[in-house]
Amino acid sequence: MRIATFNINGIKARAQALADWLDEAKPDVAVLQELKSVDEGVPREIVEDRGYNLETHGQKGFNGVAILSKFPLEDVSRGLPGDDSDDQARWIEATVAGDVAVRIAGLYLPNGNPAPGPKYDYKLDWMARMKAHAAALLETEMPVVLAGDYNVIPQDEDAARPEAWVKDALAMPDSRAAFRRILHLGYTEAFRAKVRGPGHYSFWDYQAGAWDRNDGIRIDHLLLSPQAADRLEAVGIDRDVRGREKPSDHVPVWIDLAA
DNA sequence: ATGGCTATATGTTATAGA
Repeated sequence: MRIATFNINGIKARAQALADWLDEAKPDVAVLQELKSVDEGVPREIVEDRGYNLETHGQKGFNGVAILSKFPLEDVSRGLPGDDSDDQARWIEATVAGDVAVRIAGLYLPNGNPAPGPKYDYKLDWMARMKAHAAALLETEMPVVLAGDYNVIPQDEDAARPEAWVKDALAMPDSRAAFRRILHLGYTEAFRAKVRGPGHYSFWDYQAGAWDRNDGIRIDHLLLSPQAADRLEAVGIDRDVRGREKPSDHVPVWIDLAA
């Protein structure tokens, strides 16, 4: 089963790019972030015409997440538990009923800039809530995949110019520590289970020729419960997507799990 | 970098992103 995560930065603006990527990458399951659309504005036919089931959790203007699957989607839930006052659309979760049932969450973790400040506080609070929920998911003993835009550069090797991110919420020590706390529950970061070394990125800024200079960062991740990690066969980053017409600033990251 | 670009809604400017 191939599972991908893709921050598409506007599903309406990216309808053609999404269609082209689905046609060639053919993921079984994908989670999308930054729909920047309410549910009613999502061009569902792009996805459904290709044989996918689709569940969305949209929001006006920004945020918005979705999960699409060639297998049935069951027990769908929207929103990260733990704070009823949080109405930002950053979490969607469903059970993918394939050969093996997998619980998959699609997440869009807050950016947190400027740091310090209220947005950074929101990021760290959100990550603490995510940790609590991630722990609860482990107790199900299902294969669990937490996939999305984490807005965390885990290590300096995950940035082309780590010195540029020292005071940024994506790489601040507290952000990295909160990310590690989730890993320490028993999750495996899929990409680093398979690939070592620098030079692997999932985001390049639109500004300042970042793509042309390969000035990227790796912030889109898939975290696997032990039951999922034991099935991990392959990982990849669809880097070439960034060089196409009217691209998102992120590219898809994917894993293959054994059936 | 004092944000160089992009998408959206609040729309001929502001907000958010990272």
